[in-house]
Amino acid sequence: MEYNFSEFEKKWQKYWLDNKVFASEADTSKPKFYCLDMFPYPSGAGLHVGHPEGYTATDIVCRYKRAKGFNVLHPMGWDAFGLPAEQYAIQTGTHPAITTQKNCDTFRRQIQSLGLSYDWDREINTTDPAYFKWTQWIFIRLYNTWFDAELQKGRPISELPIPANIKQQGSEAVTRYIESKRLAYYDNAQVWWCNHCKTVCANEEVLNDGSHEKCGTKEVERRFLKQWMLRIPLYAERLLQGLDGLDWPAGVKDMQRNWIGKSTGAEVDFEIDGLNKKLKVYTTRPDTLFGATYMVIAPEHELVNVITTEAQKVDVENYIKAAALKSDLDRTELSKEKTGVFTGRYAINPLTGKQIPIWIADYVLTGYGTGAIMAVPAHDTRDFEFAKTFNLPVVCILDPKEADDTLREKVLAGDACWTEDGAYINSANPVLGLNINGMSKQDGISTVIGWLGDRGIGKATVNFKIRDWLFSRQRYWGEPFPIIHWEDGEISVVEDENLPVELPKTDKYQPGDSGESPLANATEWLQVVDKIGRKGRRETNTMPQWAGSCWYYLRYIDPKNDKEPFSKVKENYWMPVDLYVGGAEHAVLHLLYSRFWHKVLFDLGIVSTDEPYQKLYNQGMILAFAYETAAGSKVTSDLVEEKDGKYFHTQTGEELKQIVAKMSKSLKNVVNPDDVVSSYGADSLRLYEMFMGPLDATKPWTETGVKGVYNFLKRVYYFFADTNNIVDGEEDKETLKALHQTIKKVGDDVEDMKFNTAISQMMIFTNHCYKMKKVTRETAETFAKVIAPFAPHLAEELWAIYGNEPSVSLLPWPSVNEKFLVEDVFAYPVSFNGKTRFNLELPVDMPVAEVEKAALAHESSARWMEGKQVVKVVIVPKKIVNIVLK
RNA sequence: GCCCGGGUGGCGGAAUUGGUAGACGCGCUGGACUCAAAAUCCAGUUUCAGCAAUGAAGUGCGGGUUCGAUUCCCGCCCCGGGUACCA
Repeated sequence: MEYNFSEFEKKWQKYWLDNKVFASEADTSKPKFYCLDMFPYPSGAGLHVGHPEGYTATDIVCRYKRAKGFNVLHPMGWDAFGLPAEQYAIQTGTHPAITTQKNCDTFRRQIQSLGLSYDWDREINTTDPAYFKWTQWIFIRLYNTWFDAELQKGRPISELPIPANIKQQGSEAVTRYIESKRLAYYDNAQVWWCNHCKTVCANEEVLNDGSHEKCGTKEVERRFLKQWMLRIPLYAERLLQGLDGLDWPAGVKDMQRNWIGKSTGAEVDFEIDGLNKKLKVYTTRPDTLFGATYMVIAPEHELVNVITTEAQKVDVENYIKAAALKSDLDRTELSKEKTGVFTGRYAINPLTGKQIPIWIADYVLTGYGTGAIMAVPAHDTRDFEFAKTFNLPVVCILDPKEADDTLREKVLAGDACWTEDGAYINSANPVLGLNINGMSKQDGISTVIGWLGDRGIGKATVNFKIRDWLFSRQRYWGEPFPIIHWEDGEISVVEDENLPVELPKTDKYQPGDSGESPLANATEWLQVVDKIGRKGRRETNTMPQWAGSCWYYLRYIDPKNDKEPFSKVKENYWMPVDLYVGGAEHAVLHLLYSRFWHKVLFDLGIVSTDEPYQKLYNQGMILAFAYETAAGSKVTSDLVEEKDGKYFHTQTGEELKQIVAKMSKSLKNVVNPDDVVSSYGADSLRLYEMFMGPLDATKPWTETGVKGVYNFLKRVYYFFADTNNIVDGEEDKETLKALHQTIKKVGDDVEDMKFNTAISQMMIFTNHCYKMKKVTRETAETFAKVIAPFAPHLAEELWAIYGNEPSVSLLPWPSVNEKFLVEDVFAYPVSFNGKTRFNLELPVDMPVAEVEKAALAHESSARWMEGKQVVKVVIVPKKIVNIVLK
């Protein structure tokens, strides 16, 4: 009676697949549960043990939810556009579609070997023209939508009101106006360019150490190129508000809020001395305007040339040239030293009437606010540093009452910067009738804004950090844009009925250095002529990898529909996604982009929910042990041997330190799921990944840990598959209690995604059964149902051994009978001054007064109370007895 | 710097409306079975002292609240992640 997992696991996987056991259809008579995994990029390396972690968790939830009567949608697919397949094509000439197909096949085989209950009829692939046809279709919807700020809603471009003054200027101006409102637009943009990948990348893909997220090299630089951009900032407020109603990890919500970066403040116009121009700044602290002693504009500010005086021209030009050569990275990383140059001109502080110098400095960013600031050096660290560097005046207007005397004096004298709250000083101008001295910060801000507003030189404003989303790449292996550029300059979208625009056949995948996509070489595909003979050129950029993953959860709902992206009726039934599980690395980008698209589709009436993902859960990373020498150099795992809990180098004998690190080829500590499945079985792999610790924790992989759960599964099999242990008749009372505790604990824990403790409860139950030596058939069958979501192959096998028809996976979850859980006695821990001394078993319904009597009268109490006085006795029924002595 | 997490035995980790710290598993120790080994089963296993009964200490560090703190409050230290001149 061997635990012959390899035999029966294959058998049941085949059974599930052949009988489409987990296929689901929209069925309004049942409650639905849409459970989604972040679909993988099918890399050539195959599945990693990190993948099955999230997949197993969702699989357990899905199997449990089915047993609880839900109609479960649980699909899987491939996010298969992307660079590696294309790099491989450049090196070998193999078409990316072929590589992709092969990788998908590997991934599918590996995933199926884990017994995951996906509905494989819904498998999708972002590179399939039948799929990306609809990605293009959605892009066209974005292109044809504008955002009505008043209604806070996207609307069809045909409904865009054209202002009279624009109309007067003629059709070209109208077109330009419309272009300026579309959610997708084509424009010259200063973009990050990766010399290694030969493509642009989004701001978000450039990490703050200056490396490109995709390839890891630091070969990124700034370039101006014609690019497709999406106006995601228009949805900033909606994206922010929407977070409130979502059941997401607080950290992810914080990161998104941070990324959106809402700030409230005011715009203020400053008169420029000697020019009939105003300089507009954005500030979050208009109440500190009295302390503004100079101004700074970004080197790219549009008024730089106008403002700069003849005398300063050379200096300014040199500075701007130098600033342009610096990447954003240099600008920020070398932030210790502030740089800048005087323009030679002054602005007028509207509250003090004083002339304040206008400087140019690259610590002011062109893309945020108005690209110009009023500097309040006394109360802003950056302004203070700059003022000290260039000897500019510092006027304190907030008396730091909380600071210690030395610091306070320095702040008041302008020798230190104070960024906390304080009491206004020097903040009145009787001539103007403005005085905020003595006011609270809140009143100060609103008073100044009110004053500025009355005079038409300022108003309250909201600003966001989030920028337009760079949405094109100069690569081959991505969705082509359904766009044609005509020779007369017009841009038009491909008609819906002509979608998809497929990728041209080519054998040149190498992108050009100039920012030309490989598609530009596909002459035949490239050239188009319309009905009236006008010549056009197809868009040669392709979409970024985010595109396909922005809406895949919608396609799963109706994956074979060739008339529309999905049926509205089905969408209405299945959406939103009830549980979405994936890695935290997608906390901002994928999840924000996807929410943005979804909101546009919602505004257009294409989807029925405002948000796509109701509950989000991030599984933690699975790491591995690695070894390093005292000097800190890494040693590959094959050169390490263990002796008495210590680790040594097999060749040098040097003692090594065990550390936890990411699995990597270079450390030779990568675990391949295929190996685990063949040595211990899929159920062991599933169970171990769930037993390692909380799902959201990062935790190291250990082989002995796998053996531990493998051992448990063997124990389950040996006991429950041995019909000698399975008897008829009445079940033992303790066993019934243990069983029902287990049903309850496992059910509750699955609902809470606490799989590790659910497994531990099943181990406790199994240990109990070993002690009892036998259980009834009913108990055994019930336990098979309980373990089924975790170890489905084993559960099916046991179910069959008991002579039942498959499948145990389709049976209802056993109900908890509370009557078996009732305790009639409780072992009170009796403590003296908080230290537990002994246990006292008493009936649970014993009145408090009698519990006290019993505790004090107990023989063991005497030695603790000897020579002391009982001050009081604390009794919490069914919890504790604490006797306080003096 | 700022924003999130997190620090519990030799190891992974349990336990928080404040109520027996260390569930469960690994490892280790001992025993049973065996000619022997593997496999399996049984028992023990926070540390220190003790033959033992038992006692003392103990959840990153220092204070505090409480009959009682891993859990709450104040002040620190360390680790992981995110973010960074956003005015």
